[in-house]
Amino acid sequence: METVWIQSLPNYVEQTVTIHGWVHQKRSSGKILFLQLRDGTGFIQGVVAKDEISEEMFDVVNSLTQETSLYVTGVVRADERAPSGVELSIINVDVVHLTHDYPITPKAHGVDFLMDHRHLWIRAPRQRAILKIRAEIIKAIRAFLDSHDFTQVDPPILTPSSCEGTTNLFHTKYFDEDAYLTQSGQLYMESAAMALGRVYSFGPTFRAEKSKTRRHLIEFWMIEPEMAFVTHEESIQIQEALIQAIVSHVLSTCKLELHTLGRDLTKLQKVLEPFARITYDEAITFLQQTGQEITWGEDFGSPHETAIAEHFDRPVFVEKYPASIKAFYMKPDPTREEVVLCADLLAPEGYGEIIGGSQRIDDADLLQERFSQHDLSESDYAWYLDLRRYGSVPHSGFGLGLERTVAWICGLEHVRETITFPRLLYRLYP
RNA sequence: UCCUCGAUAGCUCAGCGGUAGAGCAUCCGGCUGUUAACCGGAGGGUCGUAGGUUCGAAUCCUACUCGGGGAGCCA
Repeated sequence: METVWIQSLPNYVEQTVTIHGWVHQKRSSGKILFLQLRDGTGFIQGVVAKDEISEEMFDVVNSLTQETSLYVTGVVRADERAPSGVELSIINVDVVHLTHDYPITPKAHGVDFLMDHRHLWIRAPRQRAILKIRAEIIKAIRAFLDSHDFTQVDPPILTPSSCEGTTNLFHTKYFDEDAYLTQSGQLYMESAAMALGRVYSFGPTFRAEKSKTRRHLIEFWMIEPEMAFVTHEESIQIQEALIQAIVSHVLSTCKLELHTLGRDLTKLQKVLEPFARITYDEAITFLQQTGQEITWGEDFGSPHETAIAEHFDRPVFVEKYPASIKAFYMKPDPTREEVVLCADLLAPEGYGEIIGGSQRIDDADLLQERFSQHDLSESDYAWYLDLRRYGSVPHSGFGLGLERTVAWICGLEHVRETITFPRLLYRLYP
């Protein structure tokens, strides 16, 4: 008997096949039973009618419980009533493990309960769809970068000090020295770009901030491309192409999953180049005109970002922030020294900043000046300064937040569902 | 750290000063097309913890614990 994946069952109509999987749900109507079966690749309904099967086998099926693991053999039938177009007329069931009292019932549950059972929650159709889309997003990112002459480079996770010196880092010991979990691999990636031209890192990032919002995780994944001989403007064009490639890949490969999530596809179909652009100056004027209290020189808060993003139906770049509110390594605009060549990409529908990028300072003297302005120890950054002393070139890079991107594309309320086991404020279990 | 909301059955919640409730889940019975199936019945509780007010507290007050949403910070 051929064992097949549920997702390929439409190709086996009127054939007898075996599925290895679990009982997602059971419904009984007396002399006819319906099993919702899953195997990781999809869902299918199995049907057993009392007058079409032995009494013994009918009783076996009747005794099955939610999340029991089993081997099911049956005939694939085309049926208009089935969401996937096919059903399985069950011939035989071999129970692998009978489950008792599965905690997550088909009714409503609260977030805390579900998070405590995250190891089981991920079996749910909605969670499966999200994790599947996350994987396709990752695939699209890699495919895009790998085919655009980028080389993947892995920066360290244990670092001697802060990268940007702003947020709180997780502290640990490195034998007798102090060490911190990485907050960004960017500085290392700048070094790698001078060695390999165009590089990207793809790994976890840690922020010991007591952030407790739908947009924050303590541990999250970031893609950080860094490109030698690439200007701010060229970097923005690469970012646009990357985001568009991600969205179109998901639209073409994850139709069922997006449907499971109830995502409005028309919103995603609008994600086409060129994206909207607005300068920091224009954004300030816009916010002031819409009655928000903000003055030039202040950074945007979340409500400001949302107001800007909601003004556009596609992602929007906010460019050229004041140098005083941005990281020390950003290159000043040559035509206007008080702003830097940077851009944040705000996702539509209030999902916030998904990319932060800039052209980096390539002049050793200016960088040293920034070290003292930001009270950074020059000895800690000696190696970083070296990059400006030996064949310095104009270069740019950006960081793409994976979970925020997944939340936006999936249309989720919260980033905690975009990763298998989210690390949240006060939650380290399971 | 601050603001705000919450904690009652396995789960989701109602009850807001006078004998602890419902739906779902579980168990028993019924139903040949169910899609969070439906119908009938049964079992199931230290009302987050500790104090206080009161004849009487799940209900009012105080503190603490745990959690949700948000601010700041950022992806």
